[in-house]
Amino acid sequence: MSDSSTRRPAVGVRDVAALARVSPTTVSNALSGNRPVSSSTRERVVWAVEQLGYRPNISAQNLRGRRTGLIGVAVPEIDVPYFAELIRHVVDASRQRGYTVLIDQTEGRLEAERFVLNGMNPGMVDGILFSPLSVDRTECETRRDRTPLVLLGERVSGHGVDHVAIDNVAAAADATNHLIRRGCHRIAAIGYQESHGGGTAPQRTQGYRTALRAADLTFDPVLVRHTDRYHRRDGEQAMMELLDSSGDPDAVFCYSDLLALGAIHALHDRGLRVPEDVAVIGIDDIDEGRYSTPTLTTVAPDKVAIANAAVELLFDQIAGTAQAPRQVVAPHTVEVRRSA
Amino acid sequence: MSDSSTRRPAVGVRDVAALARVSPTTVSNALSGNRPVSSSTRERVVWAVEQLGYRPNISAQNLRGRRTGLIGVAVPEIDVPYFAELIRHVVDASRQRGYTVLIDQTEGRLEAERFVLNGMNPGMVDGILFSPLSVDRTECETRRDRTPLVLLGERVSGHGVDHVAIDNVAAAADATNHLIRRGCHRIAAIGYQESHGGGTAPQRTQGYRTALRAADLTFDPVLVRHTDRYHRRDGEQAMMELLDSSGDPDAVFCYSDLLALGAIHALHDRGLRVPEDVAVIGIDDIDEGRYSTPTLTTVAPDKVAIANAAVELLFDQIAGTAQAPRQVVAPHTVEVRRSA
DNA sequence: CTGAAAGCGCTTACAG
DNA sequence: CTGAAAGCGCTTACAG
Repeated sequence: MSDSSTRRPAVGVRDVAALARVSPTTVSNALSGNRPVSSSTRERVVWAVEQLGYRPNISAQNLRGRRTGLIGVAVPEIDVPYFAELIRHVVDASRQRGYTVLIDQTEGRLEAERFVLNGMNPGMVDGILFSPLSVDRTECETRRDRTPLVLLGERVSGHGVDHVAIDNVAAAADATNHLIRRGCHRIAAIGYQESHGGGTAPQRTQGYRTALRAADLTFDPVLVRHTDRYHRRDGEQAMMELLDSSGDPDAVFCYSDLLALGAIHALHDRGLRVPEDVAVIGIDDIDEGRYSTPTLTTVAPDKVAIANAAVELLFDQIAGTAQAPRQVVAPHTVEVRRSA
Repeated sequence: MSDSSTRRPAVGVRDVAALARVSPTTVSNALSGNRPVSSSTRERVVWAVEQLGYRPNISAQNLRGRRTGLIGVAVPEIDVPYFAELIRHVVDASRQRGYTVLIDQTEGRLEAERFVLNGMNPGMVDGILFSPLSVDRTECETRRDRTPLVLLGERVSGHGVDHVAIDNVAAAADATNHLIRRGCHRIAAIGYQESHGGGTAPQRTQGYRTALRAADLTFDPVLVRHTDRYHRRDGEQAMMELLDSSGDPDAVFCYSDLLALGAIHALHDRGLRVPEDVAVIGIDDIDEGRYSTPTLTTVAPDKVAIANAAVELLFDQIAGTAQAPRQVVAPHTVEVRRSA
């Protein structure tokens, strides 16, 4: 049996110091650049480091320096394309600042989200990017933990915590208006949810209703479908219900691309054409929608801008240069493709 | 300007010990259960912990205990659905063992992959799950770093490193045979790559050729298309080339679902029907394929089994109970849907 | 069952 | 520019 878990005695600063004939202090300074070191000394240190294959122990640096070089990203599900794409940009933005990303998947569970709000494990991360689902705004704002925190995709009207999101009311109105301009007048909405602490769904419903009203279209509750989640299967099921109801929609505004893709699946199943019989628009602009049949018209949040803004806010907090809680509104555009 | 970055003096074991009127040792033992503690003492400790809101510092535990509670997962791109879905299962399996997952995105860059092979930063993770792209097998096997490592999706014939994968030769043969049984005889392949250190592509090509030969179908190089990556756009482009060539395929075996979805997009663009004009099959069984139009026939690797096996191998290494390098072959099945 | 002491590997005042 | 000392917060032998 090979004992692959044996940690070899790990070469430390002391070994490097001994070989380079300097003190550990000087090794540290030479490597970090925190204090000036004569070039000849530095050379010997570097030589010794290479000689020994020395690499500093992160945990020790963390303990001493009170930073981990890690930021936590907590999302409900990492295999939801929108989150996967967003995380990718977060990882890129973080790496540029020498930070590594640690993933936490909450699945929207209250307990898991409270753990996040409490800064995860003490000293585990320097800051957290958090996309909440179950926890309400009040809870976000009254938390006791002081770990730097930035909320993602949350309502842009709170005041206790930094957050970045698109203008969800405007985004929903833009989507609905696109359908109206297309000539649709029985416009359904899929993804409705009761307000519970400032989620995005109520804002989207608001934008939808506002756009209908502005166009003198009547709001028909039969056309508004609740879904628990925003997955393909939820969109499929809601669309089925819609078709089985007396609603007779000629268009559907879905609160996520996944919902929209599920809805299209249901429409095809029933032998209906998209967009001829029913036009479909989503929100998220995930890559999948560029290749679906038909391609998906959608509201595109600027994910790179969201990731960059979120990381920047977080690093301002970490650096201690943060101003009062800020809210960033990232831009969005309507991507017109074939489905609407 | 609010100074949100101020770390409050952080309550430590000593504070808890003082309040509970015991030694730090006892606090540690009471909390960890490493040594017996009288129940009355434990109660006082627990009370003090709650009173003070004490939570142990992870970095200090790491430094002392030589474990981090973190496992690193390195994949080329986390927003590729197959990886996102796999990581989800890895996160689930890891959490069950009290471990958190740290994500590294290599984008297939050689430098980034070598960093992974070197155990990332010393002391940063207890083990690594790695899906390599650029680095070759030899390099995986001759690495000097001793951080526990398990390879994902790699050829199942190496001997130096633990790895888990499906039987790619058989999977490709199964896919091709499915098309043959459907009556196709001009079967194209998309995703071909030169062998560079034991990737999966050559194995899939081998399975494809084996199946053709067994059915007395001639192998036509025109029908085999190379792609650099396995994204939707690569599949789309390869399919276009195929249609512009003299190949005249009646079916396509794609080396990933994303390639297949891109190919279907191209076929629809050219006004061809799937599967009537050209049948399409992929590999990966991503959720997207259950809702695409038409739904995607695919070879489904058991992702849960892969994640569980990988995590188990890794923890055996971490625990030091690992046997000689092992290779796990995860099961796969053909999921017949509409596209083939 | 409990405690005093040492030390994980590093960096930061402090002194020169 | 360089070094000796202290200490980040914890847990593990060691002793009782």
